[in-house]
Amino acid sequence: MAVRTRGEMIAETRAKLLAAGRKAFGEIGYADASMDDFTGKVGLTRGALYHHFGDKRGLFEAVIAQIDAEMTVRLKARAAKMRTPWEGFIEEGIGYIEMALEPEIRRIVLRDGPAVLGDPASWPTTNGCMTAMKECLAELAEDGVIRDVDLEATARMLTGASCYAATWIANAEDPQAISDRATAAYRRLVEGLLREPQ
Amino acid sequence: MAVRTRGEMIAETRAKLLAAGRKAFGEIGYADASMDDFTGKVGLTRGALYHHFGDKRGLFEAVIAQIDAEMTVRLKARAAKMRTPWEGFIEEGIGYIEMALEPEIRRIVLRDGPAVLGDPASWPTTNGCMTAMKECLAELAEDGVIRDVDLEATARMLTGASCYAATWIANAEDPQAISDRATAAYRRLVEGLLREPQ
DNA sequence: GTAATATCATACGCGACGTATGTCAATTGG
DNA sequence: CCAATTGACATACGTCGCGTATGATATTAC
Repeated sequence: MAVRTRGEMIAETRAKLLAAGRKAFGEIGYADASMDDFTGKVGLTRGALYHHFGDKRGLFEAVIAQIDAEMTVRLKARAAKMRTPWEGFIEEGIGYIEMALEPEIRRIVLRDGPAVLGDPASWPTTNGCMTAMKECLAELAEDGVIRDVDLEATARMLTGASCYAATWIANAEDPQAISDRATAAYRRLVEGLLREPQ
Repeated sequence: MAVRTRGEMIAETRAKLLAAGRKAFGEIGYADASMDDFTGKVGLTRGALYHHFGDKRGLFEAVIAQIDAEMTVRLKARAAKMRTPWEGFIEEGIGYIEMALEPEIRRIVLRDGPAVLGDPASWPTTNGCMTAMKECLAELAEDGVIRDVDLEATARMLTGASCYAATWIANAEDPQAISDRATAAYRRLVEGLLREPQ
């Protein structure tokens, strides 16, 4: 069996705590997640958690950073597959809406996140998804595809629109049908930004 | 001194609890508000709270309903002052953004509300503000002012956009400047819905 | 006038959090 | 090679907040 160095053991402990917290936060929510409970499930105690993350909120921040990074990667990958920057932009917004359908993302990032950490735009991770959208808009503005708009303001509002659309979908009886409506409406909404109305 | 009937006393107790809860929720947030604390400040105990509202969450719902009703009245009043339905619609959206600048509304309705009660659209109050926006859109659609869009989906997304814009403003160093940018960008965004681009 | 009910207050138990302290292994320095 | 120190956790304890069960008081009903 491999000799495990000290550094590896520590990294493993951190990873275990992160995974356990993420699971608990995603399944029963931040407020109801007991630290004694989910640390115990991976053979640890609150002592390890306080040592590595300071407190419950610190662990939550780390979980959010992890999820946010994953989301950014996925969005970029989706957008890169499209032919034009404009289509890539649309795809990113729709991708955001669809990802928000996943219970873990909805619960942790969209629901509890703002309540526990405050404004998403000022999270330690700087919310990769929102900055990605802003960069996308900047490129479109440079190429003259969209009208002259306030990039940051527009990116923030579109992110908000996506979130609310996602919440709507997630609470619907027929999520797929609502998802179709939401993405279509989103497309219509952002098409209003185009310089040349198609 | 007026003889206070029993019914009046009860109503007064309810109102006291509602006001105390609203104040505490608005100032320190739902999670950190101690029921023993804020009920004591109006000369009552948790016993009264459990009797009238069931539990902490029940009181929170009542507080949200109260604030939401106030917001709806204010928005309607603002919109009614404008000349055209379209201007009224714009005014409602901007009004929503501006109201979200008030700490109490941001904290209770926008931040803790979704975390505690879930999807705003399915709150007991049915979120007066969102339905107001939907009605506004319906009228504009009938008059042919805006393009053919999904009313509900659009209303939800615009509400989300307003919320995120408001959060942005509220966390800025110069809220007034950001407010100007946000409202301008909002105007640009919804102008994309117009049938005739101006 | 008495029974019943509504309106609250009080007492209690439970769970969760945060801190303070302890323990053990690993590293460092001579 | 051995002591001293540091880091990585576990354990114990105090505190606080919630929910429930119980009790007291006043009003209403009959």
